[in-house]
Amino acid sequence: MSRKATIKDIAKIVGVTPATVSNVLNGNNRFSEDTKKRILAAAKQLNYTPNMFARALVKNRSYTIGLFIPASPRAFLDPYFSELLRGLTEIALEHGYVVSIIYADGLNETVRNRIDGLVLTEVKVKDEYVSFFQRANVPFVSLARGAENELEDYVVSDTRRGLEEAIKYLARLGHRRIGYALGPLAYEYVYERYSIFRDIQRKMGLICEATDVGTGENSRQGGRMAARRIMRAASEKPTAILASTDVMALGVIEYLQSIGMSVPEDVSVVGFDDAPFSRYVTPPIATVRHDIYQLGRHAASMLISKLEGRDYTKPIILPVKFIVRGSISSPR
Amino acid sequence: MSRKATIKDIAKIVGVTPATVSNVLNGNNRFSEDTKKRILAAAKQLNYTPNMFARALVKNRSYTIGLFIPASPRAFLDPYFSELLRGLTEIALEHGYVVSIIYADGLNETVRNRIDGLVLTEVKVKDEYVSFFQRANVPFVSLARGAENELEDYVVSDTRRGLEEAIKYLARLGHRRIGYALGPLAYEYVYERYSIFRDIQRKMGLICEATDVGTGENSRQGGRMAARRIMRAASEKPTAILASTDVMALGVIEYLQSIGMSVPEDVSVVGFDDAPFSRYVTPPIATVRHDIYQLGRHAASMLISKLEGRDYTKPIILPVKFIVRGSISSPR
DNA sequence: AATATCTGTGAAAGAGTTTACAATACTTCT
DNA sequence: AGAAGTATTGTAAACTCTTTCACAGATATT
Repeated sequence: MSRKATIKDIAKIVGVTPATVSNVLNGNNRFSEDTKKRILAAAKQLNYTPNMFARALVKNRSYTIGLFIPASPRAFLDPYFSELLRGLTEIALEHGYVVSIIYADGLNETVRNRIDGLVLTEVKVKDEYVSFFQRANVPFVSLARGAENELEDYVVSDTRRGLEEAIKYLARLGHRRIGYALGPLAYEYVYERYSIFRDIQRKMGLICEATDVGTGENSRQGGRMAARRIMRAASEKPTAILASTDVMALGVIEYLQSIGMSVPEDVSVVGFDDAPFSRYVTPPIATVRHDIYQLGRHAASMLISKLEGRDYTKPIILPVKFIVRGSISSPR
Repeated sequence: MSRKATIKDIAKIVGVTPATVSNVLNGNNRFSEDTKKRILAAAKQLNYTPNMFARALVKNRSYTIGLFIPASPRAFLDPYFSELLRGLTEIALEHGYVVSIIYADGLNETVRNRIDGLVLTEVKVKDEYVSFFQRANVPFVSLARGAENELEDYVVSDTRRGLEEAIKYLARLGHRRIGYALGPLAYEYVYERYSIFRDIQRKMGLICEATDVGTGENSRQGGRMAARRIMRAASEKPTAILASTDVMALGVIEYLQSIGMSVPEDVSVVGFDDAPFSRYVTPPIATVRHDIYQLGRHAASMLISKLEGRDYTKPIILPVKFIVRGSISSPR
């Protein structure tokens, strides 16, 4: 129960000054082999671990990164945060960093000063927090392109590729009229998915009606509402509907079934995310799979490189995969 | 962009020593009203916030608490961690603390020294981590009773009450033979739910067959397997099945439906947790609802009280509620 | 003898907390 | 009135542990 060993203890044992110990322990090589060996041995013997508080004070670094979460959380059905955290934490720990959760409403100077940098998620198209962190000079990495804020350091999934695969697949099946169940457009991931969808649709010359509507809510309820509007509004009904997320796709399917239509016979449905439940529901939801865990790992890695002044490739765009499941088929 | 204000800056402006500033800022009352006012004013004017690194060094406290997560995560369908984190973080921030995620495989001395205390979840009946933290004198609060380890500081849901309500409800409907779909018994929450179930069953004189089996896996698959074994093993089939978790209940229902039985007409099914999906599936799952978010809030509160040497009530047992849904009815 | 090369040191810096003590003012008592 | 005691208000200096960098002394090279 004696107090923890410090570099002074090591210095005393070895017969050098703390400065020498510090230098050796930090990999400074300009000391005699003998000294180095004895210092390392003493450190091990005393079971020395550096006092991170002292180090933080002198280096003005906490070796803590934050996962910044705006007030509004994702749908609870979605294990997005669990996976993201796991990825972030794994890489962080490998580099001696720790991950803290920072909710927007708990962010103040006292908290901010204890964080070396942030990973931003749930970024909006025009995001006040992003601008704030830019102005405040807080190092961060974003999990969205943040076009409006001209970001460079971001990690995202290859949405375009995924949607291209999905839409081409549908087109090959014979679909021409494809609707879109929109989530909350303020969020960049929703906006990006949608605008890419429109872009691809246009380029492929697919009929494009006003069949893209939504309540702006990423939930089953939101999906149901969107589907209802789509099926009511369009003069020619779409034969397939893409949804912003799997959660919404679930709602879309529910609505369609509730009005006596069958999926995929009457309407094909495609989601995005490959949420865990997607393969289990009836019918299983075809979707664009991306890897949140890897997103987390790369984000942590990029942020730490940035913090430590190392070079890193940016941006990072991770591969996705279109997963064919029972919710799609040829149109009738 | 000038450097952050320190107590020295305040001291200079006010014309006192840093010691005085420190004392006043920490609520030490033995100074003249005038001095206090001027120090507070200067602090505000300079936009002073304490340097947590310096404070951490001198007080040997990081004002960080950890959520300790053993390697094996809960089923991903279960937003347990998101809710828990939210509760923990809210309270922590109110007290100037920050929450970090600590995965078991990333725990080492360097990390541990940066954490004032831990909240333990996914505790096992006989938990090596618990014993370790006890021996190492790490302050912690557990989200399970930890009977084997004789814990006192824990926050749990009133499992007994919830199961009593559930079983009495079933009994009133006329059920006598009730099976149990078991999850991984090594986990205390699984063990506790099961042993309380057995106890209540015995006390109520309900027929108790060898209809409690499981694969030891908390998943849909685990639920399916458990249901299959239950329906195959029992000489007299149960008319109702309780499951360790809603996730498993889902699997139980799937299996029953897959062999042509209908829920609840042929067999009633009851879950535990009130997971978000439970109300949406067909049939909606009757379940014992408990409040993970509140568990988190109380756990954080208890841990911080403990860290700061304040009194606190222990243990804390939070109320639960049996939610009646479509998955139960009178037996045929 | 002058210059390089090795090894290691000293001292400051980083920002706050803590405690014993000092200086002054005010009571109280005889 | 003078001595003694007590509040009141503030200070000085030590302490927490590590990092950093200009410098020093010793040895080796040319």
